[in-house]
Amino acid sequence: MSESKDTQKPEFTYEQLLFQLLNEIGIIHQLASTAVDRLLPQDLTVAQFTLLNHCVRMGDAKTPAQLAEILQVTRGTMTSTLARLEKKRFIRLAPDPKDGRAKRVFLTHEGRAAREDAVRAALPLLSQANPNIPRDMVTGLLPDLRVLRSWLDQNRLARAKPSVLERAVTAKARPGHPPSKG
Amino acid sequence: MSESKDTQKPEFTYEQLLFQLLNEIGIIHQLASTAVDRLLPQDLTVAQFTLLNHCVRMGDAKTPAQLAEILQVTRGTMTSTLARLEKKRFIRLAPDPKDGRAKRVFLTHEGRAAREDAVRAALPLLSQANPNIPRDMVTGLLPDLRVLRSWLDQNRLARAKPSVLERAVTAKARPGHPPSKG
DNA sequence: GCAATATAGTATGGTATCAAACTAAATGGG
DNA sequence: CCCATTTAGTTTGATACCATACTATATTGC
Repeated sequence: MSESKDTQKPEFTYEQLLFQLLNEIGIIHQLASTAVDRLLPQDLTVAQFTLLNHCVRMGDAKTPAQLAEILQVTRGTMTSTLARLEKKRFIRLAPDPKDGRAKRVFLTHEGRAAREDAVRAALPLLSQANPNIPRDMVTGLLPDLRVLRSWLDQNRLARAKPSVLERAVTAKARPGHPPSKG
Repeated sequence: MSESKDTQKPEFTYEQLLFQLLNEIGIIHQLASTAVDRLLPQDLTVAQFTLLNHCVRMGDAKTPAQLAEILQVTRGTMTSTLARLEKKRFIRLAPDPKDGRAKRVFLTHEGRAAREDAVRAALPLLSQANPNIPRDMVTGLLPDLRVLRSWLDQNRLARAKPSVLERAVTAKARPGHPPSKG
């Protein structure tokens, strides 16, 4: 069947291909977020815009912990981003009436306006991709990337919760890698 | 939200879809690099590994400027990464004999060894993806992502070389920090 | 009711990253 | 040959991000 076609003899292992994929994704992220950062109104970063955008589209009044979970950053990162947005008066942080530990994040009018400005500023770049990155390519990529994201999300190598037990284990079992194969 | 699941009906604009795509890519990058960071031997970050890996696979003796171009980071970032790798003795920086401004980056034996260790440490994660992220999915994604990367790379919004004209435009569009908040 | 544990959020320290400003060396037009 | 410009690399200051350690508030088990 296949000998003269030879478009892709398996010169790469599965792991090498996946590595290339993640590499490509990393560089795309790099280029895209730098480009968007340049377009955004000067006082808004991608991370900040992402948060405002989520609140506009999916509703506000969420807790920082929920937002961290949704946007896939740590709570420490979320604390920092929220503080910057609050300083600019783009959000408002209110205590949760039911839970004394928690806060709730609310958009301000300025926050909505800033998000609108940012959308207007960034849209031209996206539109500009149009002939070169056809719609079909985008819709073709999305489902598989969502599978990949989902897998990574669920296989987070479990450092999220280092239960006491595990903490004890890792604390002690740090003599380096097993020095020999066995 | 409209609930017709008609594939023909464009419930999303092209720009919205592309935005979703870039969003997905950003989160994948986030999850993957955090995961790899956790697996890597303690003294190596993803950025540092990426550089060592490039030198092993594509040859060393390049200048920092070339490496910055290849790995898609600024020269300032490259300066920082190289300094960290040099402090660990994983690379060696030598002056370029032909060009007094330039340096050349050379791998050390320790650098090669560290890269080998890192590959061994990270491979299991990649292998582990295998049933869920099938090889065909990976090979299917790669070409389109390369197109996307290439487009972003070529449409860098020209910040690399701020022509006098463009500089004037951006300068004018930036009256400074928000004037009202004292 | 209280102690153990879990959860919300913050603080700290470190790396990566960019933009912008800078130094030093090469190059090119008079 | 000299000065203007370009190019190589560094520095600085900012944001984003993570891991870890911490405080404060809930929740749970007894």
